Amino acid sequence: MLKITRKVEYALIALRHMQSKNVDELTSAKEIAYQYDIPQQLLAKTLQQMARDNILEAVQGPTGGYRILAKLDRISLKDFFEKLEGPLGMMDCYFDSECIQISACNIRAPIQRINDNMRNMFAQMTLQEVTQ
Amino acid sequence: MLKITRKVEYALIALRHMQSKNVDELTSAKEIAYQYDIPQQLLAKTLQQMARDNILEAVQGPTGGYRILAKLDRISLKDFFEKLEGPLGMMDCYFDSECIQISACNIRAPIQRINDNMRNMFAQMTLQEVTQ
DNA sequence: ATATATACGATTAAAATTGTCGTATTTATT
DNA sequence: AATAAATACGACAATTTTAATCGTATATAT
Repeated sequence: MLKITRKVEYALIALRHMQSKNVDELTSAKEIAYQYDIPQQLLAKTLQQMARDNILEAVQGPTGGYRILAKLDRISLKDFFEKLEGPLGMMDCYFDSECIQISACNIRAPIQRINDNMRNMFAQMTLQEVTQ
Repeated sequence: MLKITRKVEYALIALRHMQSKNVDELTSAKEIAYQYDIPQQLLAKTLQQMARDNILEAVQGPTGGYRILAKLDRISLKDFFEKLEGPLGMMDCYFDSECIQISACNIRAPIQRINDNMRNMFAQMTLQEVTQ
């Protein structure tokens, strides 16, 4: 439990890889997939998603690829996680819930407190700190 | 991602339920399962595990059940999670890893920093705070 | 004796995650 | 213009993890 997904893992690997290059240099999904032994198609999808989220810029055609678009020191880890994986809740009922038992549930408030702490922690770390 | 498991959820519900009673009063798995609509056998296993971990005391036979044994203000959430679910790592490689790519991995150190932060956060919260 | 509770390994079911396939589009190069 | 190499993306399949159930044993109050 409390695991991050491969998608997030691959995204971080890719960002870190790109950060070691010149800012305008392009990196293909193939290059990263090969170097870190990641399924290429899956990585590509993740990069495409980051491009939709304006974290990366995508360039099509041969010699195309991706480069970092956003200021990574202005994106919190919380925002990054939520862009890729949706709302960050240790239990589903943190956000919405069709939990029928919700009126009987005796731990909703405590869990929300824990979750707030966690979200707060990730809100205070930037992507830059992680990938630099 | 970053979800807690049902087992932990059920354990917290049970603890909170027991805390609303007199300290030496026994609660059966059946009572909790019924009241919160939890699969009884699954809950029972969780309670049994907590008994093995000396968080609860179990009493067998009819009129048996469980009561809280440990001082909940002396058990951190981190220890509690790890008792129930094992080592707390956002990625498997935090603890051990047969990850072949580990030498090429460029995010191991950053992930470990994030994970240390998370473990630290849970180390500073007690079970008492959550279930009181 | 019986009924009701805990104890627990083995198995099955369900859900979530991870990975693949197929096809379309873009564009540099020849 | 044709080709090749890259991104784009929905649909599907495989795998893994989580959740739940089953079956049986043991303890003990009545």
